[in-house]
Amino acid sequence: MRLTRAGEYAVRCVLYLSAQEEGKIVRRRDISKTMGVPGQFLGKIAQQLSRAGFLEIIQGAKGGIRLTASPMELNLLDVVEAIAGELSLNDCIIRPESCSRNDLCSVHLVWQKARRQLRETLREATFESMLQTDSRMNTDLLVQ
Amino acid sequence: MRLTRAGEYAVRCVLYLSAQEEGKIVRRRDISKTMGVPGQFLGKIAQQLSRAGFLEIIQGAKGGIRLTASPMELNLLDVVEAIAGELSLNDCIIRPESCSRNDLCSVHLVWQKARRQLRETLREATFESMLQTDSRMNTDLLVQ
DNA sequence: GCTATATAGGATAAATATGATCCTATTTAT
DNA sequence: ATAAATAGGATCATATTTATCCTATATAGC
Repeated sequence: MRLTRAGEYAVRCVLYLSAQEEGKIVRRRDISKTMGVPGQFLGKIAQQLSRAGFLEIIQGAKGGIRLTASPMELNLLDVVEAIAGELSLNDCIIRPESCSRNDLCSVHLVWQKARRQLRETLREATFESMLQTDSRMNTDLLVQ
Repeated sequence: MRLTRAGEYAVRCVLYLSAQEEGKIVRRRDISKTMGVPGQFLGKIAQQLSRAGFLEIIQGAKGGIRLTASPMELNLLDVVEAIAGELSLNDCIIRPESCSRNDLCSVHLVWQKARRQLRETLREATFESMLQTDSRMNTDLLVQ
């Protein structure tokens, strides 16, 4: 029951972009190297984030990736769900047809509560707030 | 980021056992049929729950499975973690060596909070409480 | 227009995890 | 002894995840 590597990579990518000056275009390669994400794989992930509307991909020479969302508003939940789909923890909540015990069983009420809490906690974590609470990363890794 | 089917099966198994009179031995086959869990697979799952100390498996004729833990104390977290291992959501929390950014990055503090909430919510859900809040299941499915 | 620099995106591979079943052995009540 | 159960190793099947390859396409600069 873990975040996939793709999800983790997406978070690293957005974290990097959030640390840049607003609107700056950075090469995929730079993100890849600094954040330890395989280049081509990052390409696929960036496409998903782009479709979700959080960033823009510019082709051609001098091309790269630019964050379009505001780090003040963009949060962990947005980014994770852009990659992994709506979080659910338990099959039956999202896809009731997959478990006939859905309405019968109070177990699922617990999972539903857990899911609500998880999504809320991730939603509260904006990228700006995460950068602020960690100036070390900001300095050492992201703005070099 | 979902509970595996094995985890779901384990919960169904314990739910069934919790609805029986205390100490009653039930055949694996009965649990399997009623709760819709493949028989042999349930065998493997029961072994794990047995190793965790929550139930006892009796071999031989008239053998089967018997809950040894109290439904009042046994909770969702116990059962899920007996199957899936300690829940973590994010690799880096449990295995710091898998991500060098561990201490540097406040992202992981968020995941840590989410993990704590999740485990707490599951821990609060005892099997007794889940049975009580759903008499329908109790009547229709478990005690037949 | 040509060239170098980037990403796009389909196809496919490789690795891992998950779900399930097969088969023989072992245990126990009668 | 026999029938009824589970134990447990081996194996298979499938799905998911994590990449990478390769050709196409877009763009800046000369």
